[in-house]
Amino acid sequence: MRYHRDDVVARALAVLDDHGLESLTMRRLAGELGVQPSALYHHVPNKQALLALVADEILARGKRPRRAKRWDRRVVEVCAELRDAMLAYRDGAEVVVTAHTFGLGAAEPAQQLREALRDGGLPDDVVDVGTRALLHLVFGHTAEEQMALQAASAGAIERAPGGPADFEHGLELVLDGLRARVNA
Amino acid sequence: MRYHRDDVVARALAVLDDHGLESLTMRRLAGELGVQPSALYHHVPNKQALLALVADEILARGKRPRRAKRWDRRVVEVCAELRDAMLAYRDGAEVVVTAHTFGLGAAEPAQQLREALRDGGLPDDVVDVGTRALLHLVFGHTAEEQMALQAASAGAIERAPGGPADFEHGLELVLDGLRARVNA
DNA sequence: ACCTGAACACCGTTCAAGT
DNA sequence: ACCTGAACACCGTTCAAGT
Repeated sequence: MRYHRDDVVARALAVLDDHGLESLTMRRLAGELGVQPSALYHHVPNKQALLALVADEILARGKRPRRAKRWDRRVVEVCAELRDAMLAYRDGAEVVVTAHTFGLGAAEPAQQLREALRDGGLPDDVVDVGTRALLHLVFGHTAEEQMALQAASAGAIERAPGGPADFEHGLELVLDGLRARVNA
Repeated sequence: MRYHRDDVVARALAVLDDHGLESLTMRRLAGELGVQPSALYHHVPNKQALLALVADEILARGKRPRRAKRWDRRVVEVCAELRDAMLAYRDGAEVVVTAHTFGLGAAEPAQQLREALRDGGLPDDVVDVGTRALLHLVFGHTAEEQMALQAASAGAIERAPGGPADFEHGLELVLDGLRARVNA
C-alpha cells in the first residue's frame, strides 16, 4: 500500500485520539500503517512538523460557519469553535497549543480574531494585544479543562472542571476591556 | 560524593539554563553529577516530578517583596514577578507552564492572585474565573515571549517580541473586566 | 515516488547488589 | 541512605539500496 501525506496525518490523528499523545510515536504510527518508520520521512520532514499538521487538521475538522454579526459576539463564536475543536480529540489542546508555541499552526483563528477586533473599531495596537490575550486565554483554559476531563475519566479526580460557563466568563472579562477601548 | 534532593534540583536547573530543556535528560543530569542515572531515582520518583521541582525552584528564586497596596496594582505586581521569574532561566516558561498543566507547581502565585482579587471585593466565582484568566494570560504571553527571544538570539528571527508593555496592556484588559465586577 | 533494512545515537525506568 | 552495574523496552532520524 502506498500512502500520501494526508493519509499519514489522518492516521496520526486516529492514533492520537485512540491512544493519546504519549503513544503517538513515529514507530507506532509506522506500525499502524504497516510500514517501516523510515518511510514516514518521505511524507514529513520530522515529528514536530507532523504534529503541526495534526494540529491544523484538528482545527480544520472543527470549522463551523460564522453566524454572529456583532464583532464581540463573533469573538465569542471564534473562541468557542477553537475550544470545541481542541476538545473533540484526545490531547487535542496540548497538540494545538504546543504547535502554536513553536510558531506553527492556529494561524486561521488568530486571523479571524484580528478581523473581528478590527471590525469593532479598535486601534491597531489593541487589536494586536487583544488577539494574543484571547488566544492565550482560550488555549490555557482549554488545556486545563481537557486535562481535568481526562483525569476525571481516568478516575483520578472527581472534581468537575470549568466547563463552557467558566470559559465564557473569562472571555467576557477581556471583552469588557476591549469594549472600553473602542474609538479610543 | 553524596547528594540530596536539593542538589539534584539545583543541578537540573543549571543544566536547563545552560543547555535548554531538550538537553535536560536524566542521563545527562546524572553525568553532570558524576553518578549513575539510576541514582537519581533515589531523590526523585520520576522525571516529571523533577521538572515540577525545577519549576517551583524557578518561581522561588524569582520571589520579591510585595509593595503595592491597591488590589489591582498587586495583581500587576504578582504577574510581573511571575513573568520575570520564568524569563530568568532558559526555557523557564515552558517548564513552569508544563508543570502547571499537569496540575503541579505554581500554587503560590495562584494563591496570591486569589487573595488580591478577594481583597478587591470580588464575588467568589469572579475570583475563581479571574485568577485562572490572569494565570493563563501570564503563562501564554511569557511562553510566547521567551520563544521569540530565544529564536531572536539564535538569529532565526529579527522581530522584537511583545515585551513588558504588551504584557501589561494584556493584563489591563482583564483588570478592566474585573474592576467592572467589584461589588457586583 | 515511495518504501525496506539496518544502523546510530540516544531515551526513562527498574532492580538486585553493594557500602 | 545513597549508589553501582546491568538490563529492559523503547525513542527519532539517517541512509544506502531496492521497485
